[in-house]
Amino acid sequence: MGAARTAGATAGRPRLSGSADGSPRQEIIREATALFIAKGYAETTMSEIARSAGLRQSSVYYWFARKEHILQALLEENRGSLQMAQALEPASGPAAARLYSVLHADAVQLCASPLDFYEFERVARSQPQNFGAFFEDYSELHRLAASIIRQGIDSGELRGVDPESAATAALSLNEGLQRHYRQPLPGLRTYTADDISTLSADTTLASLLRTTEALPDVRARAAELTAATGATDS
Amino acid sequence: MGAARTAGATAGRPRLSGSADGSPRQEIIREATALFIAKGYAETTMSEIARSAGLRQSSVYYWFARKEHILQALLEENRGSLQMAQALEPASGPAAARLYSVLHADAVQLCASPLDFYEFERVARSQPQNFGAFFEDYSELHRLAASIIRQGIDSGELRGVDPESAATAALSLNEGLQRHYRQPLPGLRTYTADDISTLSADTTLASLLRTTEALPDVRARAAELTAATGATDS
DNA sequence: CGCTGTTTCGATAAGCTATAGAAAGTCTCG
DNA sequence: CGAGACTTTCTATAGCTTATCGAAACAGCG
Repeated sequence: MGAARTAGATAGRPRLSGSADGSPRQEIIREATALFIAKGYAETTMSEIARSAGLRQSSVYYWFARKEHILQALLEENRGSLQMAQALEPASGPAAARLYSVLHADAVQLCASPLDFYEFERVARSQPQNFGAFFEDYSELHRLAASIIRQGIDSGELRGVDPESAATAALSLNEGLQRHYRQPLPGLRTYTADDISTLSADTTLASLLRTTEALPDVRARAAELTAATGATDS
Repeated sequence: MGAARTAGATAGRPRLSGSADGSPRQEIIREATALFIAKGYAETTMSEIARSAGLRQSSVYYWFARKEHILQALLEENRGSLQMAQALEPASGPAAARLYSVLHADAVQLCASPLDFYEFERVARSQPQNFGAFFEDYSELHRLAASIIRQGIDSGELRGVDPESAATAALSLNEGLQRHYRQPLPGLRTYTADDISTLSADTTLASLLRTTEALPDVRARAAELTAATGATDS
């Protein structure tokens, strides 16, 4: 029941394979991330993570009592998708460009994340008590997107659709498309992360704009917003 | 190396728990399907399937040498998504309505399928040699959708987008949305299969149509096509 | 030098997929 | 009607996984 488990460099029984460079916890997360990227979460075993980090299989459980806790720690380091939405939802200016920015940023993050969105979701669903933050983040992003869409409808920029359904469709498109970036299906073209993000935001905005002639303008204004918001926060 | 393994009613060692009703193979598929629907593929064990079908765990391996083979058999019984696309791609008439029909039918099938699309894909990817049909079907559906989109662009109904990317986005939206039907995220609204299918087809067509005012008309014509094509084939 | 706290190890339980070989029937043919 | 072949199910077990338990090996401190 020790409360340490944070830095830990010299204390404790020495490892069979030399000693650790830095914090074992961070080292495990780093090695696990690399393996998750290469093979996916389900296909990566605790033995492999242990071997990469230089310990025995059971020793990993001293730092993470369950395999999902590694994923959870990894998730907490990868925040920041919401920031753009939280910054832009209450902002002034055309709603269409703000929505484009939010959707594009979300797609970029989904593609850059070490883990497939659906793999995250699968684990989160099996351990709802530990992954409450995941679901809260998601529903807040959904709420913010719906709010921006509602603003756009009120201002006349966007068609009179149901904002909630439209937000669901927009996020679903991001999630569905990130898959084609991560795991290109045989026989189909491959896409870069930027291809995917632009395709997704373009498609959603084209489906919502009253006239698609406004799309190039929206895209240009969104690029400005992204640059401005990304610069101030990071 | 017996070549039987098809009907098999009375031969062989009797089961501990009474005898089978019909073909053991079919019975296993049926029970497994119910379990897959209830718990998903990965969370269903061979022991559970065996118990439901009235045999011991290892006896299932007489009929299916690997767990994935049950899924494969299940997939082969669930064909028929392509039929609409194959019927409508070479058809005459407005491309927009044909595309709407195809996308709507695909979404309905994804929602009605016993297994989540992504779970199928995950298993198919791990056994590419056994699931070649899955990838072939997918890329043919993609090809047909892109072709219809191209026809729509040529005829002036649709905007001048890249047909391949647009088809990828359209199918991705279907796949992403079916997830929200199967596994509603906590805190978000739930949708019926028809909500999802209409939302998906509406969104894609709205993003592609030159003017969204044509959408109600496209939807109406698509309903006619769906009724006609579905009736002749089934 | 012994005591306490920290970290790692080895051994092992329980559950999973899959295999091997014996067992228990039916079927066929002389 | 009886011997052998064939079909189907069984028991037992190997090898993998996640996770737990208690002992072992070190540092620091009085």
